[in-house]
Order: sequence, then structure tokens, then C-alpha cells
Amino acid sequence: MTLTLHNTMTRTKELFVPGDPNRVTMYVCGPTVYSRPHIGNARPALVFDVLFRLLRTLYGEDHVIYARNITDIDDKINAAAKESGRPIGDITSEFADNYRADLGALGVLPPTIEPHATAHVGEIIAMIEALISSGHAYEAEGHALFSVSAFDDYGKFSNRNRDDMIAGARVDIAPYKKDPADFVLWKPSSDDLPGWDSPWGRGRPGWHIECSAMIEKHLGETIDIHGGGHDLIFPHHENEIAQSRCSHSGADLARVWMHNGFLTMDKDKMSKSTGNIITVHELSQDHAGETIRLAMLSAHYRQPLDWSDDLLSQAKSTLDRFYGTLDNLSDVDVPAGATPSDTFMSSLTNDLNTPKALAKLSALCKAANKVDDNDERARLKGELLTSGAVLGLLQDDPSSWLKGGVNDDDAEIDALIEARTAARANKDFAESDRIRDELAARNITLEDGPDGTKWRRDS
RNA sequence: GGCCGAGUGGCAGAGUGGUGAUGCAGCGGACUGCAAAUCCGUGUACGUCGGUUCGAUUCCGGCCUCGGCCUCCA
Repeated sequence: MTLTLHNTMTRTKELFVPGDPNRVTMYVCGPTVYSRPHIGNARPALVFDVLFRLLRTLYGEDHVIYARNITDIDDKINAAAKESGRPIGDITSEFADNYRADLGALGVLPPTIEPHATAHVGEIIAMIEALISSGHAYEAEGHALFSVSAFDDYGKFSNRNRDDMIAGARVDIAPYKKDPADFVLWKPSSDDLPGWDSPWGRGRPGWHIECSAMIEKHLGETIDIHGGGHDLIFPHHENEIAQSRCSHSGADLARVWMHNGFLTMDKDKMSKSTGNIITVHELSQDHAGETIRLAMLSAHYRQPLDWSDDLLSQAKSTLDRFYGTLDNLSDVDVPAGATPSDTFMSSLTNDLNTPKALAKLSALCKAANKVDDNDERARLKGELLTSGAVLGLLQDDPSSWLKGGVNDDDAEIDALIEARTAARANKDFAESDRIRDELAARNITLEDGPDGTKWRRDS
């Protein structure tokens, strides 16, 4: 099956052809670790987790290398350390741990490698030195700066020209820059800030160079897929391309560039400065990780998505339906060698069309609910579970999902249902309905079927 | 001002030059002691004004509205 991906470089969907199908490489810009990730931060992690799972399905689990970095050098981290009086390393390790835990709760697989900027300062310095000696960068007042005029294609990726950039500049232009568009590779650190010795004095890397250096070290000169949020196209990825191509005789940095769209919160911009955010951790208190995950995948990754309580409750009822079907299939076993359905895969391999793929899961459920033949039911169960796995969904125990996990009152609920069953057997419907109302008041919904009464917990 | 993206039925959200995805909600029916779940049926949707076309929601152009980016900020 072929995979088609939208490439930001060409602004079109293209057939994906990796450089080496035995070593498919993907790099995604990860977090700067100074605060808990909010739900907007989770979108790229989730989107590229689905792509990671899809690539592993298509090329084999051992043939995909996915790197997602941790940025642990940054002025916001420095500011957070200063404000709290805590050592920088404490802060970065705490929030890196939070990031892994919060996203792990959403079913995000750990990447193959998770390079840290502070562990690659040597490689960063070496890359800057190479850029200076080849004439693509220069030193000025303790800084090392990339010279955009030395790279003809600068601006091509984000489709902007020099004049526009200068006209729109929101920031004062530093006097030591030869060209206003030049950007920092290395900057000096005062004594109270983290710093490393370098040919240009004690300092720290600029923002963009770490990705270029870590990609080169772990994945190579030209990687298959580079991803991140839409806001990173300029300047971050434009600058990464400039640094990397000038270090590698013009070789492309990535074959495919992918960018996810942004989230809004109840129709307003999601922004830390206005406080209009919600963290993954907060959401996880009230919603299952899988509900949050499905909510995120209910829109195509390049489209804007409005995050709301309504979106979450829709995701919850969709999952209840899926798990309800699986629960009804509990009497049949998944056949050996089960694979995702073709129509599901053709949706997902079409530039990660998760909404369409989810519609295919609905179709599988409908088919499974209708059919009587057990071989066919088993086959559909296999397709449903293996398809769900590519999205990172439906791997929970259906009964456990519907009952909201294991709770203290489970035995009591079972006892009440038993009493109701006895009442029904005696045609004492007043009593049986009383018990059902009592349970309903506790958000327990009953379903009487030929094999007895099932129950589920609605939130 | 420049660049990019978006406007689809009550809601969410795909897609397509010509038989109105999918889910939720609603309505009718089957099933049920009654429900629930499930199944069946049910909707004159594509911002606006023009153009191309036998035919446009889909292509082209203008306009309106909204969002993002425009260098050390992630």
C-alpha cells in the first residue's frame, strides 16, 4: 500500500518514498521544558505518533527511527529557574518527565530516540565552526550569526522574500548583524546563565541550531520526514534548512515536511499569555486519555480544531459505541494474522486522514453489529482491533472501558442488578424499575440482553 | 502591508465537476414488560458576487469574515 503525505515544501500531496525502506527516519520538534504541556502542545505529539505507528505498520517496527528532541537550553527556562530559585537542571528534568507522562497517558509511544540539546553542545559547536569556515556564518561580539546572504534559497521554504521580512520586522535589529535577516547560532552567556566554552567565548546555542546538529548526528544529512507545528515553518524550519544545507553541500534536510494546524479553545486563540489554555494533565483528571486522543484525531491534522467540552463528550460517545460493539464480540476470538481493513488503511495512508479512518471504524462496527455468522464476526473484530491499533485506540478491555475501570462500588452494582433480575423474573416491574432508577441516579445505565443484564458507567 | 490557511446540514467533520461520507442530536419504525443498546428509514448543506462548463459545493477571479506566521518568540 502506498503512502501519500502533504509536503509543506511543495504545498502538495506527494507519494512518500523513503531514502531507505529499512531505515525510515522522522524528526519532530519536541518541547521546551519549562512548563506542563497544554493540549495544543499535544497535537503534534499525537499526530506524529499516529504517523509513527502507521510507518511501523507499513515498513516494519524495526525499520522506523523516530527522534523527538527535548529543548533544555532556552531563555524561558532560565527565566523560570531565576523566578523559582531552583537549579535549571531540576526544572528541565521535571518538565521533561511531565511531558513523557502526560503524553504517555494519551497513548503516545516513546520515540525511538529523545535527544537533549545540552547533550549535543559539542556537535553544535562543530557545526557552527564548519559554517563559519565555509563562509556561511560569522562571529560578532561574542555571537555567531548565520549569514542569510550566503544561502541563495533562504526564504524559499516559507515563501517570503527579504524585503518583506525586513518591512515586517517586529524586533529591533541588533547592530552587530551584517544583514538584518541574519540569525543567531551562538550567543554569549553572562555568569549567572548556563554556558559552555566555545571559540567565541562562554555562551549557549541559539534556538535553531540544536535541531540541525541532532538530526545530523542521529538520523543523517537527509531525513525522510520532518514535522512540527505550523508556527515553526518560519523562522525555525527555514533556518534549520539554511544551516543544514549549508553544512551538507546543499543536500536537502528532509524529503517531506509536515506541519499540523492549530487548536483554538472555545473559538478563541489558545494562548498562554491570555491564560486561555488547558494542560493535558488537567484534562486527564476528568477524561480518559483515549477520549482526549480520539477528540484530537477527529479532525484532519492540517485543519484547525476547536477544543471544547462538547468535542470531548462526542469523542466519549464514539468510543462507547466502538467498545460496545467490541463487548458484543467478546464471544469470538480474533483470527490469527488479522490485519487492518483495506478501506481504513487507504484513508489513513491518504495524508493521515484520521476523520475518514474513524468513519471506516464506524462502518466496521455497523457491519459487526448486523452480522450473525461467527467467522465473519471474528474477522470484523480482527479488523476493528488491528485498525484501532494503528490509531492507538480500542486496545482497552471493552467491559472495563464501559464500566469506567475498576471502582469500589462494582460489587454493589452487581448485587443490585441481581436483585433486579430476580424482581423481573417475578414480573415485579415496579421493583425492577425502582432499582434501575436508583442506578441511573448513579450514572449507571443498564442493558437487558438475551445473555443477562450488562451495565455501563456514563460520565 | 506580505505570505499561508480556513468558511459544508442543529452540532462535529470528510469529500467530490454530475447518483447529498461518517458520528452525535432530532423524527418515524423494529426489538423490549418498559427502557437501554442495536438495526431499518428519515435532511432540498456546501460564506458572497461573477466567470468557465451541458452541469460547480468542487475549477478560475473579485469581495466579505475568521485564524496563523512575518527572526532569537515556542
